[in-house]
Amino acid sequence: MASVSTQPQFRYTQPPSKVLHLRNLPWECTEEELIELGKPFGKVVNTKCNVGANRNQAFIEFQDLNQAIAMISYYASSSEPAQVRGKTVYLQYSNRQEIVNNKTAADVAGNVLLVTIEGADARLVSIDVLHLVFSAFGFVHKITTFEKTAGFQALVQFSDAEIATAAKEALDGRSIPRYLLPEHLGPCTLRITYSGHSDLSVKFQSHRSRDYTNPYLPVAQSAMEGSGQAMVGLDGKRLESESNVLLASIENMQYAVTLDVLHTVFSAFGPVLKIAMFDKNGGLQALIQYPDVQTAVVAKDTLEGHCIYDGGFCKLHISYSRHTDLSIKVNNDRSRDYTIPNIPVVNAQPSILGQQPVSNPMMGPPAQQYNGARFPPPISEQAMMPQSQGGWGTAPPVAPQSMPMQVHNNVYMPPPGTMPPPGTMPPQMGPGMPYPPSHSTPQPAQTFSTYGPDRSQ
DNA sequence: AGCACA
Repeated sequence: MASVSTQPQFRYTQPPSKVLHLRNLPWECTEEELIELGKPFGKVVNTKCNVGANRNQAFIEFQDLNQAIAMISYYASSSEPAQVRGKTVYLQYSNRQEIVNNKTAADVAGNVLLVTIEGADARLVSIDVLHLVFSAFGFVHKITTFEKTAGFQALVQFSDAEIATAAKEALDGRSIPRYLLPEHLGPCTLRITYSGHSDLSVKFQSHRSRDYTNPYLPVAQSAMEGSGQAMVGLDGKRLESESNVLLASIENMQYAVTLDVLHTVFSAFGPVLKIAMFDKNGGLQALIQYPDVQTAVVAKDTLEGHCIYDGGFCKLHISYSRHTDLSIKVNNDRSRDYTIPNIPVVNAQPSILGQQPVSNPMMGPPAQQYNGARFPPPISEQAMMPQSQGGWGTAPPVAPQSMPMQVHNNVYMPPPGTMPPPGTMPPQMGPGMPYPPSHSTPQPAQTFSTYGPDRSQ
């Protein structure tokens, strides 16, 4: 047989291998389906699914070469082609002798998820928000967060791999809904794989780690301060540095919040030097300048999450601004420099100089500063009266149900079609209010609509 | 319908 090498080899022959190459498989073909297909011919010792750009190829590895030959031979002469879900699959010997499975822990389903939070403000996502997000799929046992070269990451422990898988399938590649994040944060996208861990070790309740199964776990010192937002990094440093200027955003703004109202509320903690109000993301925000950081810290810690008006109206969310001195060009109904009484005042409000003694917040603000008659409800006492013993950081023991936002679990489980896409939610529809409590059975498919960008982003 | 990973 001369010149074999010069003749083109018959295209359909491959040297035999106990590994078979399958193509034209249906979408998301499973290992079980491959095993079913190969089982009549021998023992399938390994498979690899979803191979190739279209993820419609696969490999089957038999224990013995003879078994692979038997399968190829059978279908070579069979009138019925090999099929999976009624779709013809094409078989040939693989050009490799064994399947190389690069299965890492990330591919093996487990009860602990490794979550990478992507985005410029990823590290500002609080553990409470993560807890809320993942609680939609089942009881979250523990969460740890840490910083790696991959960025800000979290390990989220569920009771079993099924729940973890449901959460992974629903959330991987999705963005945390905007309305769960402080308004000044940019988009935060979740990338999720399985972790090799099965039980996380959480020594303290802190801003970096939580054990929701053990409310009696000691609270780390680093968690005592701050408001519950992620402000403490791996090294215990504050990530959002304190400032004498606060950024307040107002949720559920059913009633007008004016400059005077803000001035009254924030003056309870010390002299307010300047206020600038502006609209952002469809809501009202304000910058409030105090003379010093300490006053701002007290005001922030006291007012965060409180409502200006009783009944859950005009809920305050407060963070530190990067500003240290506001530039107020004109005194009007949106901005005021209380330190300069003689710059133009558009609506002729009396200026209040910032030199009054610091009020004790427990006493509420000086009454004469507030013309409350113009507003439908009186300003909530809760906004004025700091609950210094409140929150989970101080009182023993730390009960999970007292953790911030725990009550909002239900936002991830809306009835079908009832959840407006992020950004379209009217401001009065705060998380948690309009929806019934969590379903006991996770329905991750329905949560898709609550997440922002498509996976392709 | 045509050979994997990173």
